[in-house]
Amino acid sequence: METYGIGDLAEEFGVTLRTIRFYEDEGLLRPLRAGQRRVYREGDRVRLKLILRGKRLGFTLSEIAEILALYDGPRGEAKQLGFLLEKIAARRAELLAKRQDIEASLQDLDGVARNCRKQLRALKAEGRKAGDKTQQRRRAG
Amino acid sequence: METYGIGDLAEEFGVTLRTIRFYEDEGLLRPLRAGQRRVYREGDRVRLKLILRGKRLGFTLSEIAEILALYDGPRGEAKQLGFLLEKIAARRAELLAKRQDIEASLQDLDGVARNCRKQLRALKAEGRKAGDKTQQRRRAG
DNA sequence: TCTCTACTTTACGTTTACGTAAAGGGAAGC
DNA sequence: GCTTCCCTTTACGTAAACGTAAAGTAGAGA
Repeated sequence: METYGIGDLAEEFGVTLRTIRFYEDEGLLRPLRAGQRRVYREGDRVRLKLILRGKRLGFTLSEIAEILALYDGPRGEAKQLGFLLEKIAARRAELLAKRQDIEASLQDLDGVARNCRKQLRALKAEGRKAGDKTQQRRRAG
Repeated sequence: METYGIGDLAEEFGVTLRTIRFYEDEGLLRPLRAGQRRVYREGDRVRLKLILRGKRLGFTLSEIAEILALYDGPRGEAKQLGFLLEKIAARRAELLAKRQDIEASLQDLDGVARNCRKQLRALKAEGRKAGDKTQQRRRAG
C-alpha cells in the first residue's frame, strides 16, 4: 500500500509542512507514525485534497471538519443515518447557494466585459474616422 | 434619489456597523457625508452587496477590492480597456474553477448520501426479517 | 565517523477581518 | 432642558490560519 511523507504531500498540493501539521492539530488529519515521522496513506491524501477544496470554496477549517465528518459518517443506527442525510442536504443547499453567487458574478463580469468591448469598438471607429495621420484618439463632434 | 444610513444597510444585509465602516477604511466603500454621518446611495448599496457576495465565495477583501475596481473600470484608453478585459478573463477563470470545485463537492456529497440511503434500506430489510415483535413500521411489498 | 537531508516539537509572530468598549455629537421628542 | 437614539472616532482585543525561527532527531550516504 502506497504511503507519503509530509514533504510529498506538501509538494503535490503546493502547501507548507506547517499547514499540513496545523490541519492535524485541528483534527482534520490523523496520519500514521513511523517512529516520530508522519506517514500518510491514500485516504489521508484524499482528505487533504478535500480540505484544500473546501478552503478554495471559502469554508472555515471547522466547517471543513464537519464536512469531513460526513464522509466518515456513522455506519450505525437508522436514526444516525437520518441525521447524516439531513446534514448532507444542508451542505448541498449551501453549495447550491454558492453556485448561484458564482452564476451572478459571472453574469456581472460578462456585463462589464461587454461594455468594455463596446467602448473599444467605439474607440476604434473614432480612430478610423480620424484617418491614418496619428495614433491618438479623437472625440467625434 | 434614495439614500440610506449605515444602520439601514447593516440591517438589510445582516452585518454590523463596524463591518461597514471597516470596508470603508479598506477603501471598498466611499459614502457621502451629511455633517459627520455617512450617507449611502444606491451605488454604495450595490457595492456592499457585491462585497458580501465576494466574501461568501471566499475572496479576501483585497481581492474584492480588485474585483470592484473592474466595475469602476477605466473609461479611458484602448490599452487600459485591453488590460481590463484581461483581468476580467482571469476573474472569470477563477469563478469557473470555483464552480468546478462545487460540482465535485456536490457529486461527492451525493455519493455519500446514496451510500447512506442504501444502508438505511439494508437496516429496514433486517427489521422486516426480524418480524413484528418490535414496534417498527413495515414496508408494503 | 561525519555530514546531509528530511523531518520533529515548541513557541512566539503576523495578517485578516472584524468585535468590543469608551467617550462624545447632534437632532428629535417629551 | 433633559433624555433617547443613532450615529461618530479612537483604540485595544481577538479568532482563524498559518509564518517563522530555534533547537533537536534519525537515517542515508561519503
